[in-house]
Amino acid sequence: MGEFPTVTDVARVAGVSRQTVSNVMNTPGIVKADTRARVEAAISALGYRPHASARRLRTRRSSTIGIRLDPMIDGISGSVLDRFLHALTEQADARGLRVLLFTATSPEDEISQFRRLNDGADVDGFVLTSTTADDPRTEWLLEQGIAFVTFGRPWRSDDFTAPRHPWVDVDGYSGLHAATRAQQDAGATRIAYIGWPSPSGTGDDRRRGWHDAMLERGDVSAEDLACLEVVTADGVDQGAAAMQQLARTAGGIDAVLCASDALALGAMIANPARVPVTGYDNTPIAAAIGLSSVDQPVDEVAAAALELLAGEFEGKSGAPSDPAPPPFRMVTPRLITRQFAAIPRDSVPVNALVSEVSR
Amino acid sequence: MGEFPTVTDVARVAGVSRQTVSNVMNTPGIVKADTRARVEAAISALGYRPHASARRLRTRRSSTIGIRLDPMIDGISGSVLDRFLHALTEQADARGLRVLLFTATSPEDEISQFRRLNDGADVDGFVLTSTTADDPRTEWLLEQGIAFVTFGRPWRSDDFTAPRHPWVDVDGYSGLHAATRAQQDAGATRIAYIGWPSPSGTGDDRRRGWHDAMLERGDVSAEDLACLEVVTADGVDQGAAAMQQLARTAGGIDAVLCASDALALGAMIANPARVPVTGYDNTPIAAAIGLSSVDQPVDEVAAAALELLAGEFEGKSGAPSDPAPPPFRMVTPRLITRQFAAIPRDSVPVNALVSEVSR
DNA sequence: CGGTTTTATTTGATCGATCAAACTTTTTCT
DNA sequence: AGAAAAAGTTTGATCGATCAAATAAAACCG
Repeated sequence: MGEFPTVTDVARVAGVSRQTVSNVMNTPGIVKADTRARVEAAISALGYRPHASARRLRTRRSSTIGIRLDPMIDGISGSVLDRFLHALTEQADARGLRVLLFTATSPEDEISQFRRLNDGADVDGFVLTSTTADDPRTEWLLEQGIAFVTFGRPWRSDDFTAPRHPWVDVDGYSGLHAATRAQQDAGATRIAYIGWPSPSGTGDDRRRGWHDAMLERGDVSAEDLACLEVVTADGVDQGAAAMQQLARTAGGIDAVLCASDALALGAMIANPARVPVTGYDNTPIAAAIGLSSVDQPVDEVAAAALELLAGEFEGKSGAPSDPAPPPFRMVTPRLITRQFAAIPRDSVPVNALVSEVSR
Repeated sequence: MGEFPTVTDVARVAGVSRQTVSNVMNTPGIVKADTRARVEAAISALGYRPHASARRLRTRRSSTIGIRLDPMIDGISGSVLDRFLHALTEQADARGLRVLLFTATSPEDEISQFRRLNDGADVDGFVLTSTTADDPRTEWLLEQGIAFVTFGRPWRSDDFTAPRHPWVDVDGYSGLHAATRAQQDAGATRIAYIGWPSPSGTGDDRRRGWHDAMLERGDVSAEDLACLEVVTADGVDQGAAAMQQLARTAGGIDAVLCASDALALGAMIANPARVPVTGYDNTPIAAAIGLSSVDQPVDEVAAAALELLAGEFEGKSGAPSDPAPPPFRMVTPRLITRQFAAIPRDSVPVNALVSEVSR
């Protein structure tokens, strides 16, 4: 009575066999209409729910994807991954997939988690974040033939056109290109960039966006351009220090673009001249302070990741000959322009302080 | 060859029976030492991993807990739940548990997700966040006898001493009491409070902490105390508006305490007098701006939640007579004191801007 | 040493669903 | 109408592990 009904119970009530009940749930098309109606009535009458583990045991499918929850980087930029996780969970839900979390302390540890979750049939595939060049994790997953997608392109040039695994990424190049154009269109010519030391896949990509946009316009010479760039580690303090360095060495500056919101926040703090500052990631802090920022559309990324992952599932279960190369998807970010709303010298009407200009 | 080994394979290699292999994994104590060694050798030789779904089917245990990922509230305060999720996943991992995410658009939707995950044997129990008084979710879970813990106490007085379900919460009262004391010890007497409209379980709790600390010290009369309080919805803009209201109506103020970091950030923006502001939740934004804040120790909360949930598993599987009331745990928050580091009028050495004074 | 208890190991059944193949009924076509 | 094809339904086997009960081996004891 208190126990859960099974297919057999439903079959008995509906006056059919187990398999017909199974067919109603999985391949309704091959069941005669009135039989199906009878079975469906029995299902809802009994409140029947299929036992997920039993199904997984038989089908060797879990309808679950695994994702590592990173150990909280700095809390500011880290929120992008949190937003991505939110989006991924929602999109997964819409596709009937579930998201299983795990943690790991190192790439090796993560690989052993991959093995555990895969061998235990806990997950069908993985979503990887924060990939690096020659990532040991992607190598291992490829060897094992385990389905996965990365949020982050493979950072080796030869992988770009014919990647060895599916990936989704945000086009940081065009994000910064657009941000630069926006400032130029507003009349700025001397636009500085605060970025990360090379080699950094994402960092170099963003820097090139700024760099090319500057060269294309030709407002400043190539030598001047070098003076407008500061390289530093990520962080609020570093951003402030970089801004001070720019003030000393670069002379007049019309605008500053940063590789992250953390840097941008720092730059804004050390910014008595109120030069417009643009960050990257559109974190809550940027919205709160009124900082322009390049927004990564995590919903699109999540949707694309799941789509590619679903394609992987097909491929793995299908014929061994798989001539089509893994697909990839480049997502274009959006520039969120806000009024520069630093904390004012004097009290000012609040509505004017924090306002989003375009979206 | 390419297939996964099963217990039967291990048994064959080790020259024992299936069940002995199972015993080595689940109840190693009852297997003779040398037999166990032989089995363990075979396990690692074959790289055997138990099939999680098969085990779950038989044992009716999933070693997985479900938690709803809320649809991203405002991005500032929401990060507390993200931090909690991080902590929960790590602690769960240490206990051999996994965390399964799901989303829901309403309490009813969430209940149907509960049913789906529970009936499908996907999870053993749930962790609930953002509970309210007479929460329909807790009622339903209690009815069904499904194991769960809430992060958030039951907000009804009669539930407090003998709660109907286990819970963990952070003692917002003492958090604000301590924050008030800290300002008083620094010489402040007129300390304002910006909070949320009543009834709000967490909000009222925090407010009382400030209120009592003020009355205990007796620096201001009860009438004056009312003038020092502003009630508003959560948000940066609202915080700024509240601060301006205080400036108009409350006269001189020595310090401001807020029910959230979002309010505190707003208060700081509309704060030309540089009155010390204290927030709640110790979000990244507070750390970045240099805002004092009450920190919720999410690690402790997560550990306690899992401990109580484990106790629930015991209870459910054991005898039907369960006279002990569900346990609960109140966690004390920490006050993080920072130098007030608003964006300065003029450029100032950066290191002096963002510094954490105590921890 | 024989009998009893304790300890160690094995066998058969089972969890709940789906697959593969057999079987029955209906439809199609000459 | 009768044979062949298609559609609908049922039966037996299976996924991989654990439980319950049966058996075998070892330890205890007067």
